[in-house]
Amino acid sequence: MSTADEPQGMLARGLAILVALGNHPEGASVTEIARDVSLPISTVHRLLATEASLSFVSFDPSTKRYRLGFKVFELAHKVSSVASLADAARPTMRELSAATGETVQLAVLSENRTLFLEKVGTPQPIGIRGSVGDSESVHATSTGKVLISGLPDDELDALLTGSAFEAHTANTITDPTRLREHIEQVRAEQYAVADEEFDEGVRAIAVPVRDGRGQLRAALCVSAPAFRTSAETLHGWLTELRAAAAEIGTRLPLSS
Amino acid sequence: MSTADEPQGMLARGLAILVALGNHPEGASVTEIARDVSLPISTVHRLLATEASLSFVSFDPSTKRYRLGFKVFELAHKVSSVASLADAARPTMRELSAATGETVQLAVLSENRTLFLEKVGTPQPIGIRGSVGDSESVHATSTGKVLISGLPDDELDALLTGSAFEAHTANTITDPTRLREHIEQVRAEQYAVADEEFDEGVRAIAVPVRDGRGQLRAALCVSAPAFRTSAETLHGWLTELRAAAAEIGTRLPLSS
DNA sequence: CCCGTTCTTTTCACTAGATGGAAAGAGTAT
DNA sequence: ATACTCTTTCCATCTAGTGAAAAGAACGGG
Repeated sequence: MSTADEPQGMLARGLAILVALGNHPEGASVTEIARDVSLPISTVHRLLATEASLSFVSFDPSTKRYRLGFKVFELAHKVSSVASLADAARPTMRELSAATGETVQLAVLSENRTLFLEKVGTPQPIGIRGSVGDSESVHATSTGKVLISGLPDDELDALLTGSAFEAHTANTITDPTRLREHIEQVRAEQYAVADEEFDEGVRAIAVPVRDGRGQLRAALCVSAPAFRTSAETLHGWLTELRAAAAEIGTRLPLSS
Repeated sequence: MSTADEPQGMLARGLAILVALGNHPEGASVTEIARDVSLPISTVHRLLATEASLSFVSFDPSTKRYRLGFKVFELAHKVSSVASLADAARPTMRELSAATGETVQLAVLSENRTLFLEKVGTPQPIGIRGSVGDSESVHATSTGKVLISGLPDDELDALLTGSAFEAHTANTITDPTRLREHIEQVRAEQYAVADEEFDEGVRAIAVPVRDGRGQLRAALCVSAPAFRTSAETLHGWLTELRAAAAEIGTRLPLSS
């Protein structure tokens, strides 16, 4: 929201429409989307027609509403960086979830947010919200803190300086200076805890996943309702969590 | 590949580039993509830059290669038609897979192909290839046959007339007339079998998944290596398969 | 049944901005 | 050092995208 060098062409507009459609699970009309993306209706109409003809959006003639199309879904499973990570992690995540009885998630950094690539839920009646494909802010989540702790100093500084840190709960760390100290601690200890900092009533602990080269590739976390999860419980999972992360790491293809 | 009314604008070209990138899991250079989409390099370069700035593609400066970006992944999980189906189906599919010991898949029709939305694998050492997001031809797969059997007659005719049916194995039905008869049978019996018609050594059986209104929403199949799966075994799963499909159907939100 | 309202879809003259050949820059191999 | 290949930038040309406005479609209240 700071660098104002957004492209403006038809492609950028078309992609913006796709993103806007992402926020309308029930579909949206031309007019609604035009509002969302601040463009003339006729322009949006034409762009949607193009996208529909390529199956990037689907159009329901009876309701005159547009939704994201199958092509997007199809392409997503070819995002190789995600696929290889999630594939490598899935079995281990299942084991870890079984061992802890709680939700295990895998996340990477995307546009300064922690993006969840994979989730293994708990059979318990009360679980953790959020699903694969969601992203949450870095400063209030265990995975987010682990992920930014792996950034080079200049990028971390830029992030800490450039953003405002919204308070999601009373526990959220919003002061850049305190956050900086916190991240240094994460760097030193190689794990991060979020103690009801994003969602009231949820605690989580995360560790880095590193490939054979030691490169930080993702963060792995266990999240659980606070009422059944003390700080001790959380730290008790650390060994298993680290073992799981290591196992995933060894299975990772070394890219580039 | 018959109607030649493909759009040509910058948006269509940009989307074509995304699709092309989907076929390059290891990433591709500007030049390679330009070749793939038959466009001038400078044009492709500019479009890629736009897409990169919006995270639809990622660019590795060291290798100068482009890949599909996180945004595509993020959006995909908001393709509501897919998400609701897959969510509704997942638990039942797990049970069915456990009961049969084989791979269970859920598919819908997309651009005259059978697109797999969800897959629950087998713990057995020899499994079924193909993954979520892949699509296969309709005439040689059990799910494909079920899905096109639900088309209105005119659309089915158009499909049968308009396409050439490639022989994937010796068993593939390639003659439109025979395929038509076959589909009539599927309509009558409400299930379809693929007997090593797509992959040598793989047999599968599929049934329709219908929502509360009786609308065909997907196809559910069990696939297994032929060496451990006789025709009888396959048909033996039919009852469980139908029960599973019915269960999924009741759980489906009635869209539109 | 008609008219007002609100949405979608199409049209078209204008010109913003996309185009793509060419040249410069950056690597890499010979 | 030279040649080759690929990436990146440039810019004069003119295509093709733009968006206000009009036409069409659908709905509902009086």
